[in-house]
Amino acid sequence: MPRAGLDPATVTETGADLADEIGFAQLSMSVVAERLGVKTPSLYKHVDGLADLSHRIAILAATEVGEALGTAVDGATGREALDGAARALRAYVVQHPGRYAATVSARPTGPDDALIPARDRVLTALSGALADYDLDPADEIHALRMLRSVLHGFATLEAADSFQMNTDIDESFTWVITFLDQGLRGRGSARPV
Amino acid sequence: MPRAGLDPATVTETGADLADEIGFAQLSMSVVAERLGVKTPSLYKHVDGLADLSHRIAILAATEVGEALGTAVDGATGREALDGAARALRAYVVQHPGRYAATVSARPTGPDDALIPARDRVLTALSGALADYDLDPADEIHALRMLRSVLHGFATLEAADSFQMNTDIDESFTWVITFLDQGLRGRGSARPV
DNA sequence: AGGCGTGGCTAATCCCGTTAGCTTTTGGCT
DNA sequence: AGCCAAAAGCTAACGGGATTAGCCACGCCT
Repeated sequence: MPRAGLDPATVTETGADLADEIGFAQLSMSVVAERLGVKTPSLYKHVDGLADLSHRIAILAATEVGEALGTAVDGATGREALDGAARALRAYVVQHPGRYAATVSARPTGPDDALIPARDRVLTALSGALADYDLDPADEIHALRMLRSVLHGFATLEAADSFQMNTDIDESFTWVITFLDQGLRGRGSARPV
Repeated sequence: MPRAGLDPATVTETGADLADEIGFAQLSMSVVAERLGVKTPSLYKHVDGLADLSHRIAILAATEVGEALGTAVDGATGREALDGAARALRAYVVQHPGRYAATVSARPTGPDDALIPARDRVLTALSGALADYDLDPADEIHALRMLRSVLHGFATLEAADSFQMNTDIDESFTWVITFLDQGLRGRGSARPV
């Protein structure tokens, strides 16, 4: 029997794909093994069990989200940056609900956990989307938390199909971005003396 | 051996309590049975399995949330209503994270599912918190979705301990409410002619 | 007193995660 | 080319949870 040629990255990506397809909660060692054409115990040569696999998927997803947000924010300014970041995150969650769900339940296992920098990059990118609003430094953390909350909440509710009549969800999303944009303007710390 | 005197409601409440204590994801038939001093199979006389139990917990939680929001909004006006609803929901999630998590993953099983009216009541109450802003009817649905998203996102992130330095989370929450309140004002459809 | 439905129990099955230990492939080294 | 150790896959086995089947006792109700 020829070897399957697996490694941790392959297993993680397969798990991530499966999570997107069947839902993160349905992810199991068995389905991953089956998808890879391998018996379940073989996975343990590459990954430390289901918890470890989930954690790796979370790191992968957080990294991808960070890249997507970074790209979206990069070069954009003002409302374009906010809009780009918001749409990038929402698009990611819609396309990769399982991966995103993994990031939600993941918790760092220690100070050297690769999850930490991956998440930090996400926060940094989101922060960048707010940079041009020139907020009072005291407001920055609050605005960032608000932005995270809305985007996370909206994406989560949408992914769970919790909005009724999903016809104009796009419209609602744009409306929300506009609302945030308008509210954030006029809060700049730069005031004419 | 004397009977335990169980019924569906008792089992559901015990499950809900356990979900709050150990986390919804850790809820199992076994722990519920153990807590009730009963063997696992006995629970099946009252509840149709773990999926059914989870669903019942979701209905219970949605009902409680609806009541909490209804009480908070009742009689309040303007910012007080918004503030009351927001704090009521957040308090519920903090005190009952397991119950709330049940509502997140629950899906109606059919058109007669008791989950549907329970959720509707939540939406109605949230809607009521926005009533005094006298929004343009076209904006109402968007504003409601935004409010749901922020509150759900904020509470979820807080429950998952995802905010760094949890010192001033209260402050952030108040800031967010203020932001929403200010943004919602001036959007009223009632304009002087 | 007796009968019967209800609610609990035991036994058994299935599936999943996980561990142990065997075997074979593979690729580097001589 | 040939050897050999590590890596990677496998089978077997265990533990635990969900679920079902079928048994039996309690206690209401007449």
